[in-house]
Amino acid sequence: MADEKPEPGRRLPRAQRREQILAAATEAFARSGFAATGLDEIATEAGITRVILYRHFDSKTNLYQAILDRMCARLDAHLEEPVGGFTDASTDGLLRAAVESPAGFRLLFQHAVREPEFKERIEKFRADITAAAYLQISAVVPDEALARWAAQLAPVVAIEAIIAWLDAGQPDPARAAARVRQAVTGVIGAAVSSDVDCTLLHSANVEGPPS
Amino acid sequence: MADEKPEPGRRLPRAQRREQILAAATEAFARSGFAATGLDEIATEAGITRVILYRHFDSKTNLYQAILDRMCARLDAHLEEPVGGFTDASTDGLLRAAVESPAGFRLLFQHAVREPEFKERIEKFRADITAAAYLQISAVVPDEALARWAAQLAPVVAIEAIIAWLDAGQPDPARAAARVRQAVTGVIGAAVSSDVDCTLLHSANVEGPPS
DNA sequence: CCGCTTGTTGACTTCAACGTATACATATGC
DNA sequence: GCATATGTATACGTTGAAGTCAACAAGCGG
Repeated sequence: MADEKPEPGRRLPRAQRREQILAAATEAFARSGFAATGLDEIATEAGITRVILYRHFDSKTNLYQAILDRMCARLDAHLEEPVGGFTDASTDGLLRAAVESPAGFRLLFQHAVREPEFKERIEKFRADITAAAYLQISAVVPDEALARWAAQLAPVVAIEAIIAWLDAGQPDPARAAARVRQAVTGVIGAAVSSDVDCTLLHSANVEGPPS
Repeated sequence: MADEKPEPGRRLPRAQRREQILAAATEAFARSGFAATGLDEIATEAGITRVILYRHFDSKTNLYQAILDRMCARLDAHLEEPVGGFTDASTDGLLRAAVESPAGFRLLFQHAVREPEFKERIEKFRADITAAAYLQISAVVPDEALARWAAQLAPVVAIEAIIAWLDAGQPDPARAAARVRQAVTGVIGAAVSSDVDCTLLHSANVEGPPS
């Protein structure tokens, strides 16, 4: 059980050290969230002292924000196109972001969303995707409350599907996106009616806005 | 914006006060989790002083455990039968528990599961349901990693579906259980293959172990 | 070799939250 | 009415984590 030691020899150039701290902190925060994670824990995980943390970040909050910003930027990069719909590209983008930084992905969607101080920053994504989902779903589901239910649920399922896929060891990466999308489709199907056949759903599937 | 005041007049019999504290604390903890929720916050929300909290619970941890135990007991009550499978009864039980105490439900499955100190107590449920799900799913999904993925995901989707349903105002309660089940079914379908038709899935649906 | 930067160590301050203690007020039951 | 249990108010003690400071060590570029 040797601690992770990214550097048996010590000195690193500033930028690189900063990246390393961000990575370590992301892992640490992803385990227990902001409040329950100590700076010493982070420092140890990064193989340095708490004092050094403060030569790179003004405060714990500051560090956390940096991590969140970074992850949001990653998402933005992968969803660069107008997030106009819950399209195939969205799923792909989410997946790529998750593969790039699994811990960051978990941190954002399992912890940060539930931390009142920080959730606002992420709310934007959720709101956009949910709104897009609502547009698509309300076309198929007449009942408004039901449509809102499905619209709330769809993005969550996409995200949880991705996280579970990460946990399972990223099996069959080529078809992962398709499976995630199908899981979402299945969920939407549940809102349409409990009696209707799943096959109806395929017509509700998404290709983005037509022309 | 008057604060919630469950008791403008004050004195309550001990047992009743205790219940009220538990309820208030559940709400408070459900918002931000254990570490980020202060006792003063809870006391205020319960309409009393922090001192009174200590006449009912030895410590913050103690209080939290009581809440968790209580919610676990509720779940046990509703899933009393052997949780032998991811059956219709399981979904119903979850739903009823969630309706009884939405905040408790959220607390358990959105916060407590990610708090290393406490997750063990809940892990039992998750493990049981996941194992049951795995049994059913592995019968339909040959690839082991894929089956594990779906088995992890299925309970999460059930829970998130229920939470989203609560958030949407519990629309169409009569069919809620059926919809949740169908959402789960849809997810499982995603693991079977991305090309196969959903209808196959119905054979994978569950009635409990065959005689 | 000199100076800057990166790093360590250890002691220190601050502060918020947990937890305790004491004195006082007032309902309720006997 | 009096004892008991519930409740308030306020102050205090304790602890752990955030954040700071100063002295020292050692790599690396000029």
